[in-house]
This record gives sequence, structure tokens and C-alpha cells, in this order.
Amino acid sequence: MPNNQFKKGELYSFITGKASTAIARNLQKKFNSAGLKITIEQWSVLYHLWKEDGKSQQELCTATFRDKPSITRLVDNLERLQLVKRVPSDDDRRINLIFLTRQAQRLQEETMQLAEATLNEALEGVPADRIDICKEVLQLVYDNLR
Amino acid sequence: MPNNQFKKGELYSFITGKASTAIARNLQKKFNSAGLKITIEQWSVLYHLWKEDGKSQQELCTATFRDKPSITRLVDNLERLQLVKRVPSDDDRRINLIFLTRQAQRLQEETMQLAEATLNEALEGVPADRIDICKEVLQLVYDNLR
DNA sequence: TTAGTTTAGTTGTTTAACTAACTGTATGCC
DNA sequence: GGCATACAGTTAGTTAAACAACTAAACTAA
Repeated sequence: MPNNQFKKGELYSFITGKASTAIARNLQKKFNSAGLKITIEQWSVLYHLWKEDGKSQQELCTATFRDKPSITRLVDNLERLQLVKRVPSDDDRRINLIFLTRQAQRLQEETMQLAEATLNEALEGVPADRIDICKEVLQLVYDNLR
Repeated sequence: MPNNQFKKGELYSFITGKASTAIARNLQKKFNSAGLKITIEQWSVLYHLWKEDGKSQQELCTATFRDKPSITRLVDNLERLQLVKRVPSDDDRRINLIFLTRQAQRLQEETMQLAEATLNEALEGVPADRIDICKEVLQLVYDNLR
């Protein structure tokens, strides 16, 4: 039984991800207002390094759902901003391990607070059980398409 | 009462919109496989012109949730592909009205079918009432942030 | 050991997003 | 009418995404 209850008029915003675009823009503005000169994409790389420092570029690809050239260039820019450093792996010379600089470690708390503030604004008035359902649906969508 | 049930680990995929990214990539691949040489972004402009032809660029900005320079360049590219045509408004010479070419009109049915196919794949196994809740949450998120 | 394959990362090209600064047209007010 | 302001669209510059083609290192198996 196909999901034909999915009317055409509603197709568009699902595909374009209006909600997540709005969230990302809101957070970017918070970064800008706070004088933090990083992009959301750069932040998403830092986010995974805060969880575990010294990931390889390939691991960052998987974690951030980006392809290799995208990560190469994000790491390029983060390195130029002196937020990360490429360190060749001793075990496998093909691999770069990416390490946070002290400067990047200091960004964690402030940016995570801004991200939480954005999400609190975004989800204001949405009951917790509905958020849970929404998260489950989006996870299932993601799993269905990989 | 803030939404502090929103644990940190789940923050990331909400912000990055993994699900909608996956949907967009899936649809883009379908376009490519079908030999359709348009991007999802171009398709999103055509989508609104299929609903109502002859919109102004400003109206396309609102409809597609993009800014003016983005629409200028999307229309540039669509014009180069001979899919739309800029027509200066008689009433107000600042305004360009954007009209579909016959070639673009012919794209509607095929691309909409591919889009529906993508959504059916994406939403396979998701009960209709959960989809509805998810849509409502995403709409509310969008409204909360504008 | 060496030939073929896989893996990690880079480079080049095109398209798009965002910001800021700009041109040209319309409108509102005196 | 004339000036300030608002509005529609364009241009320029930076960052990022997607894809293809590439280099270099590692693995695999004869």
C-alpha cells in the first residue's frame, strides 16, 4: 500500500527541507551575531570532533553525511581558520587524523548553547511526544533511502 | 517549560536536515538516471511555475524560500536551458514575470512522478498518522523561526 | 616481488547560498 | 513637480555540494 495519502501540495516542503533550512539559518545568524566566524557546515565538523577528537577525514565523511571532496575543503578552511590540524596517521600514511586546536575547544560550550537555543525556539509549543514521533519518522526516512 | 527533553545527541540531525538531504539526493539521482539535466533547485522553481505560470522573481523568492540573488541565478540558468523566459511586466517595469517554455511544460508529469516515487520510498513503512504529525511539527518549526 | 585492486585524500568544474553593494523604477509626501 | 524612500532585480565575492578524474598508499594473491 503506497503512501498516497501524501498529497501533491505537501510534497514540496518535504523535499526541500524548509524546516531544517530555517533551523540552519537561524543558528548561522546566532553565530554571526555572537561574532563567531564559522559556518554551520564547519560547526558540524567541529561537533563530531568534540565528541571524539582525532577522527580521520573518512570518518568525518560518514559522521557528517558528506562526500570526500566536501570534507577535504571543509578541513582546508578549518585549518586556515586555525581550528583544526591535519596529522598524518602513523599506522597508515594515507590517513589524516584531524585534531582540534585549543581555539576550537574553546568554541564548544558557546556554540552548543546557541544551538540549543535555536532548537528551543524551533520546538516551542511542540509537545515532547510529537517531537519524538517526528524524529522517528525522519530517522526512518533516512534509513529507507540509504 | 523549555524542550529540554531534547537531548544533545539528537540535536545534530535536526539541524543538518539529514532526512531532507537524503530525499533531495535520491530525487536528483532519479533525474540523472532519467537523463533529465536539471537540478533539484531548478526543479523547485519549475514546481511553483507549474502551479501558477508567470510569477515574478520576488514571488518565486517567497515560494521557494530563497533570496533574490539565488533566484536571479536560478532563472539565469533555467533561461540558458531554455526552460523559462523572463518577460518584463507591463504594469511595473521593475518586475520580470517568469514564464515556462513548452519544453518545461513537458517536464512536469515525468518529474512529478519521480518525486512521488522518491517520497513513497522515503515514507515506506511509516503510518499515515505519523507522517501527518511529522508534517505538523515541521510546519510549526518553520513558523516558529520566521 | 610484482600486478591488480581497494582505500584515503586531493583537484577541477559546475551549480547554488549568503552577504553586501549596486542600478533602475515606482511611490508617497511636501 | 521634486525629493526621499521603498522595491525589484543584478553583480561581486566567499563558502559549500556534487561529480569525475586523479595520486599515493595499502592490501591481496599469484
